[in-house]
Amino acid sequence: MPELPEVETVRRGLARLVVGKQIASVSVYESPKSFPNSPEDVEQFVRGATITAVNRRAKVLLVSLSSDYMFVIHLKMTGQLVYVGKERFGAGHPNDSLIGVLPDRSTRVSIHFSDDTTLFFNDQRKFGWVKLYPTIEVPNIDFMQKVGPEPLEDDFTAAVMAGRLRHRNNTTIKAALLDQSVIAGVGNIYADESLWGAKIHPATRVRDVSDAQLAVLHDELVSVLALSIEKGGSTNHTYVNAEGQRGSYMDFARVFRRDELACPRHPDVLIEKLRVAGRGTHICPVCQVLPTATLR
DNA sequence: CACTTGACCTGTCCGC
DNA sequence: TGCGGACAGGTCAAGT
Repeated sequence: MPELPEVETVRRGLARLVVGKQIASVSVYESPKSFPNSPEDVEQFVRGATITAVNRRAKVLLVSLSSDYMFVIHLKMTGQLVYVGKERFGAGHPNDSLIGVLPDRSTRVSIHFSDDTTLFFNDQRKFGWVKLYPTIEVPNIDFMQKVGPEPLEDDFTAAVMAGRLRHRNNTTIKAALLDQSVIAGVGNIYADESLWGAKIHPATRVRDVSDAQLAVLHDELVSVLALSIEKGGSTNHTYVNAEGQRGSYMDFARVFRRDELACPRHPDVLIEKLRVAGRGTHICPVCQVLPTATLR
């Protein structure tokens, strides 16, 4: 999915909708990959507990329980967390919803609350997961140990970003941006969008990007992530927020999935699609040119 | 270590 | 209409 802005949008929705709710039961439709914990764990550490907070680190959601356990959730490519009140989705639901009546065939887990409302974890491709950990152990999870800084925190300066990217001088700037141990939360959409903003070709070796260009890239990345959160994230295919609604950032995208359309800076130049770091990549061939050093 | 590639899944779209 | 292949917001475990 779901990159930083989408996960943050889900987080904000859940913080509003489920904090304070008491968990009555958990249904697991697909295990062990989507939900590796045992029914005994659920009985002991989840049933009867209250949700006390919903936080985010990189693309991971952290749902705190009053039992001092935590749901750690990764939506990967197609995961959704959708809260449904007493009235089911489907007929009569807001028209920007992509969700029909739940559970559906993509539902992997559902959490039923004592007020008869439900939080559904849906995931078409089954890459995502929900894992239960003792809260005290979460900082020791391998991912938490190696994940990079949050790009929207105040201390994420251009110098911090450049310092981290310089450790990956021998790979492409796009691969470095996508590396969660370098910067937290950047995925394919916002890598392409920020590189277009900074006029850097995604296949440029990091060592061939100047410090001045990295400073521009920093500002572009921070502003595009903030704008996307403001727009409720990007709905490319399956992403929805905690109420089943789409995000609108794709209406503001400059290059992502805009191949064969005009570059916003060059009305007569078409966006091209290529493959960089194994991912579909969108560029303006005039704004974003590979430096000769990288070409060698 | 740093880096690249394929695998994990299901669904959709496109060409034959 | 059906079939095969490529591709899709993300990581991982392997390989070099």
